[in-house]
Amino acid sequence: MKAKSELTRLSIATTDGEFVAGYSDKGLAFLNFPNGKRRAPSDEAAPPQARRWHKLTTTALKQTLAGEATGELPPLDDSAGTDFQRSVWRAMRKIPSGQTSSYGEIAKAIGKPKAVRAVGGACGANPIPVLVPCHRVLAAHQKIGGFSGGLDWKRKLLARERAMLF
DNA sequence: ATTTACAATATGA
DNA sequence: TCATATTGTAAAT
Repeated sequence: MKAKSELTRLSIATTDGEFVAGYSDKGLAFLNFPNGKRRAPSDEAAPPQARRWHKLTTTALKQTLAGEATGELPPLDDSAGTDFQRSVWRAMRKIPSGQTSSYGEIAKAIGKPKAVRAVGGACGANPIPVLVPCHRVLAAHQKIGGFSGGLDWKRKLLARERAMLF
């Protein structure tokens, strides 16, 4: 066993199951939904830095699941993905709790009003659902659209935030 | 390198 | 309602 990639995996227990956060040496690299069964491999050899980030992530995640403001986040390692995608994720993080946006709005916000389709793609490639609130992004006229990991989650999250769906 | 599909939207018929 | 053009990415060929 060698450690080529320095990814630290830590689990987060929530009322909705056990999420798994992954940290690189740059910050939060991904967040996974509960996988159903199988406990997440909690890394006991986590570097102190990762533990600090993990605490922020845990708090932010629970707050978001409870329908509160997401709050403070650790640095996100969005080094994967293109500049375009980073712009999209950044724009999405500005959406306040209980508020919904649309793919068109995001596209416009990053200066490419016609790239709505591309925005959808970037959302699908988003490694950090919930904290980057892709669930708050609806299609035009507030249709639900899709969601990676299941529409079920999207509806649940929106219901908790009491987002206005009409 | 070209085609196709995506979590879209607007426009034209 | 359906066909099409558009814009960025990824996957398939």
